[in-house]
Amino acid sequence: MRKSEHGARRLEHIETVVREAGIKLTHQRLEIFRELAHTEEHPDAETIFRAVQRRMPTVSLDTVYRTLWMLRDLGLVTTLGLHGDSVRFDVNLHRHHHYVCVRCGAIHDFESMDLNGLHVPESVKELGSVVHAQVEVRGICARCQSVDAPPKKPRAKPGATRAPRAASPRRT
Amino acid sequence: MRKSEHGARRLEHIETVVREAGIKLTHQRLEIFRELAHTEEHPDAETIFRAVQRRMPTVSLDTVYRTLWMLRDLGLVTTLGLHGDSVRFDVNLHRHHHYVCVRCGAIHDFESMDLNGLHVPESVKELGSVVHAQVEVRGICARCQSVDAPPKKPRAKPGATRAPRAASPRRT
DNA sequence: TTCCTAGTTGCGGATAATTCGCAACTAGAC
DNA sequence: GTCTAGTTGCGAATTATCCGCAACTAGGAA
Repeated sequence: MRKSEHGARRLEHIETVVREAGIKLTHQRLEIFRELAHTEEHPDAETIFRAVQRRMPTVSLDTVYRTLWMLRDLGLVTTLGLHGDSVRFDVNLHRHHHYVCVRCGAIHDFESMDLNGLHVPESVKELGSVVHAQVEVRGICARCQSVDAPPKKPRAKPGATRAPRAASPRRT
Repeated sequence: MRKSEHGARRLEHIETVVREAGIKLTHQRLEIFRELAHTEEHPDAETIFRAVQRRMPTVSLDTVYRTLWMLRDLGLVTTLGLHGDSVRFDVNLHRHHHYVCVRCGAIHDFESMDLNGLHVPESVKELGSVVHAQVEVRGICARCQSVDAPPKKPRAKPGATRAPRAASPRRT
């Protein structure tokens, strides 16, 4: 019962934060929250959509997307991997690590003896074989900190719940 | 001159491996290799395509993709992030790390005091602010090791240069 | 409770990245 | 030079995600 308790707490937290951001708690959002709060997976929008659809046959996939981006903007969920429009390739065969700018998507390699020596815990071996381990550091790159314009592909990804007149929690 | 030397060596390496795999060295492939060998970035297919197109106006984007997947299958390039069709969401707000199965794309969280304490080198600060650092471990998950079938989306991504009768380096 | 409106929703049609089927080529073995 | 398995470019799918819009609803005001 630990799991569902945990889920309940998580759900409560999501609702609180969303409410405090001045965003309306609609049925569909509530259902999506519930689904999210109870998963231990890393679902994609489609998966959540299908799950929610079982209880609420009329939701639209679009709403699921919108809700997820909103939650991401509030810091309640993260997106895995790079915020990806297209696949990026890496030709660097040397052991290295990545710095990813969460705003513009730029990726820089860096090396570090310390990090190369990092010790993957035994427990991971139960999950599967370990081929490769690397560190991913996220932040806002120097360039984005100076200029205030994402240099690449402004495809509604970073920021923006896509709400021209919507939500706007006026995040200070 | 260090850089281009490095590129030259890299190019040579790619050509050698590809040749030894019994794959034909066509003009377009050679150009793509050259482009890749000399980049210090993490380009996407489109970017490489445009670069190659300058020297060889007739290449097709499709060929670029095919070549890249081929190189990935040979281990000469890696794809960044999860091999991503769709965005995956993570509701886990606790500090954690990821185990990613390179075959089926499954992602598992794991925790580790050791890894939480990892020390991001000073040099990274020059790249930008550090918001978050986590470890990504790649391997083949237990499930994929037992059953021999990718449980999810067989969309030509993992493995397969998309070559029904092609290439087949007969990797032993 | 009822009313009112900013914020939302579902829809159907865009976009963009990536893949496919196929007929016309070409590298490289002989 | 010949021959063929392996490749290429093309144009048409696919798929994830987004956008505009008109019909709705949460939640504060009356």
